[in-house]
This record gives sequence, C-alpha cells and structure tokens, in this order.
Amino acid sequence: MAVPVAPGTVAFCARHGYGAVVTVERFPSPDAATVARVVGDGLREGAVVSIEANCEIEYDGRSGGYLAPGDRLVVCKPDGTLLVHRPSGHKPVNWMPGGATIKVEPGEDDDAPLLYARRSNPNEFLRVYLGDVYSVSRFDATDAVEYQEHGTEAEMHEYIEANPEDALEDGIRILEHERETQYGYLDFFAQDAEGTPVVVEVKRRQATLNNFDQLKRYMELYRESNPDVRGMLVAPSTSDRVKRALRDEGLEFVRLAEFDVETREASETTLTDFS
Amino acid sequence: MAVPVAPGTVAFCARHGYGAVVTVERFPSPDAATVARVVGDGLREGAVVSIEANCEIEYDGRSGGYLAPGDRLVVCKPDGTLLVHRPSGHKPVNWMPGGATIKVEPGEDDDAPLLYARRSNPNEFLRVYLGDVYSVSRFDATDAVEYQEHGTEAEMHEYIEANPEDALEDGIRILEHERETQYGYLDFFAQDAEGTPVVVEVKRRQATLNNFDQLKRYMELYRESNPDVRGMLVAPSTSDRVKRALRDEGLEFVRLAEFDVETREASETTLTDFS
DNA sequence: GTGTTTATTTCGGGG
DNA sequence: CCCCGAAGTAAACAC
Repeated sequence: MAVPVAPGTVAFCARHGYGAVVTVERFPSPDAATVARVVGDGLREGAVVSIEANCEIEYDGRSGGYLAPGDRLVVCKPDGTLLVHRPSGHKPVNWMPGGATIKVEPGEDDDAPLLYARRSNPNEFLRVYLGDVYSVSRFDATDAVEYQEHGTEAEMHEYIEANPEDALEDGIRILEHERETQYGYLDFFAQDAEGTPVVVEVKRRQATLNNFDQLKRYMELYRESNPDVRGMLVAPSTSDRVKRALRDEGLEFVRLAEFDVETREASETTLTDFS
Repeated sequence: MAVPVAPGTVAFCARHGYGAVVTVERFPSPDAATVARVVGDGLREGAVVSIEANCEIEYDGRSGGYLAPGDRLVVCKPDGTLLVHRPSGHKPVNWMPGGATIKVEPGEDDDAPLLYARRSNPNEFLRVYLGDVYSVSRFDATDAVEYQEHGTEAEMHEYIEANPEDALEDGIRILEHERETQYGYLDFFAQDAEGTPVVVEVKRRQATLNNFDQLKRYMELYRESNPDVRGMLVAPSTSDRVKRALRDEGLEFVRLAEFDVETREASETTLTDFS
C-alpha cells in the first residue's frame, strides 16, 4: 500500500474503495520551512493540519491573552478554524473561529516559526510561536455526511404543536408558532378552553430565571390590552426559585416529563436502531 | 536523538532541558489491539492521544445523535475529555466533557475497534466506531503555565469601580459591588448626585434583550420600596430594540466606548510587551 | 452537589 | 449584513 511521498515524511494509506490514497502524512521534528510548507499547502488543498509542539501564544481581539511556552496540540482546518488545545479541558485555551486567514512565517535563523491567524469583524488575531515542533500531520479528510440529532428544542415544539392537550392542558388550542412581537419571538400563542389567550415559552432543559424573565417580557405586550392573558413556562423541570417567581407574577409552570433527560435513562441503543 | 521504542512505531524526540525524551509517538495504520493499547496506556499515563480515522458515531444523553462514517480527528485527553472534529467548524461535532471514562474495546475479527466514553450526571455516552484508523499519536505533553487574560468583564468592573464618574455619570458613587439580592446578583449598587439609588448592570459586549430582562428583574425589588430608583445597563453598545425597551421601562443605557472592541483596533502588541 | 451567570461563547435562522 | 435566541453549551463561582 506504499505510495511515493517526499523524502523524510511518513505516509499512511487508507483502504478507500477507489484504491490506495494517502490520507495522512506525518512529518517528524520538521524544520521551520517544512512546517510552513505543510500548513500552507495542506490548508490550501483542503486538509486538516495538526501540530504537536511546544509553543507560546498571544491573542488580541475581543479579549486579550498570553500563554507562556508549553506543549499543546494545534489544529488548523481549511475553513480558517484554528484550535490550541492543552492536555486537559474541553475548550481550546486559544482559538480562531472559522473564516480566519491562517499562515505560517518560517522564523529566521533560530527563530520559531510563527503560526498566525487573523480575521475581521471583529478584528482579532492569534499568534502561535512554534518553539519546538515535535510533529506535523496533514490529514486529507473526506467527510460529507450530515449529523443527525434528536431531542432538540425544535422536536419539543413539534410535539407540543401536535399534542397541545397532552403537553399543556385540556381544551387548549395553538393559534400561532414563533410569533414575532415587539418584544421578541413567542414560542406559541394559544387559547384555552374558555377562550383566554395563552403565551407559551418552551425550554428543552430545566427552566432558569432568565427564561422566566423572557416569558415575563412577552407578557407585557398582552397584559396591557387584556389583563386576563395567561403565561406558561413549559419545561421538563425548574428550580423552586423560578416556580416562586412565576407564582408571584401570576404565571404558570407546566412540567413536560416526557423530555426529562434524568428520568429518561440513556437508552443504550445500538447502531442497528439507526439503519 | 533516537530513543528505543516498540517496533513498527515512529518516535520523535523533544529537545527538553533534562535530555532526550520521547514526547510524540506515532503509530501508522495501527491494528485494533494497538489502538486499544496506545489509548489505554496513553490516557492512564497522562498523555494526549489523537486519532485520525474514518469513523461512525453514536451519542446519547442530553440529546442524541448519529453521524455516518467519515474522516475525523479524534482527540482524547487524560482528564476524560473526548473531542471529535470534522474538517470544518470550530466546535467538535461530538464530544464528552472532562470527567468521562474513556476506553477502547478492540473489535473482534474484522470489527472496528470501539472508542467508548461514558459519564454520569447527566448520564450520557459516546461511541466512536473506528472503522479505518489512519494514524494514532501519543503526545506526552507538559504544560503547567497559567493562561493570562485581560479585557474580561472583571476588568470592566474594576474600571467602573475606580472611575465611576468617567464611566457612568458625574457625581455618582458606588455603594456596593456584586450585591446579592433575592432576585440574583447586582453588578453595582450606586447613588447619584441627588442621592437617588442606582442599580447598575454591566455587560462587556453588546447588550441584549436578555440583559435588559436581567436589569428589569433586579429593579423590581427596589421599586417596591422606592419608585424613584434608577436602572442603568452599561455596555459598549446595544441594539435599538434594547434601547427602546429600556426607555419604555424608564431605564437607561450607558455606552462605555472604552471597551468597544470595534473602535479599539486590535493593538498588535508584541511579545516584549508581556515580559 | 444545585443554582446562577458569563463567554474571545459558536451556531443557525430570519429580516 | 444585523438581530435574536438555542446549545448535548462549558466553566466559574456562590451557596
């Protein structure tokens, strides 16, 4: 499966259906010129480039920061994303969201090569001084499929719209979904069995004080003209504080147990369920 | 600089002060047993393990999802973080936050090895079926320094506390910082030149409708006892809709131009500024 | 632990 | 483009 590649590199082949293709090329202890070439060519040609290096970082833009030298994993994507990961933590310590322009300036003489990312709106930049590059890897990744997600707020909306009486209360009718008002977007505008209008705000997770605020904001508009309008905060659960705040405002909490992630045990489905 | 390693692997040395140390070990086209060993040993011994592979992913927990096979970069950290990155986008398509237990089950016969991460509270899991592993890399990263950040909301608070008259208005006095109330935490509680109390909510970025809600919530408490209490939303900018909402409620917007990231051009400081 | 808020939030949808 | 709101938000911090 060996494929000819530039001397000094290590190439691995993929078992692609259409024959052997070099998918990953790895450059051990590359010099500055090699780093610049691999990053430049790789990103231009649509590959993901990962760098394991000891580096020093400067960021300035929406905030500013400095990170003294240490070992990090740097990931560059062809869409202009740059991520710097430390050995722990979910979030990168520094990053640039997609859309940035990434380039490498090979350092002069003994200088560290500089990985530089810049973008505008907002104006910001990231400088990664690659003091000691252990390894660079070019990954020509092909990944076209779409991620399929379920259990989102959109699904909860669909459920409520399809089963308002089960989800909310007997006799309720949905009049509008995602209604735009002067104060923002209502999730639902409904009418109860007595014909009283109901403003409905839906949350997929435990409802917070901010969610209560949001419902209250929407209510203002309707209470002026009709003091009897009802307001419902619909969620799998909420805190006592939020319940009290709702009660004080004459608003209601509607528990949607069907969507409670804690009671609904992780289902351990197998891949066959998806096929 | 060569260091003896297991046959079939590629090892790169770091120029560490205390002598040659294998920092990165790379395993091209590893079999399932090698993947299991490298991930297991690596994570246990505190290394970051990166995998370039064609894989298929299942997630279930707070939401649920499925991603059909494609080429992705998988990063495993010793703190139990797992990230799956596609060739574009800032956020991983799937992940597990720190604290998860990560293990690899070598697939039987021709089965793909399974990278499995699980955690509780909330209960969730991630399954990564490594159908075609192009390369695995073990990175014994040493990174102890702390990230230094500036331009945070905390700094904005310090500025306001130190220069309330410049930041807010002439004659104003800060009485309390981070005051706890029944309805949450006020950023500042102040008093204007006439002795009227002022509730101050500070945002580092453009203020949103939600921020307006928050200020309004804090105001309720004080308006009961003193209808003349003033409310200020302090931010570098905000939308017209928020300004109108504030006006309708008798609240004020205070623009803090000093912290506007758009007007304050990225400063292009050099590393010497930090030393 | 739970509750609340921030974030270099990122992301997507609609006007 | 901006505005607005969701997110498997994660992380920090108070209680």
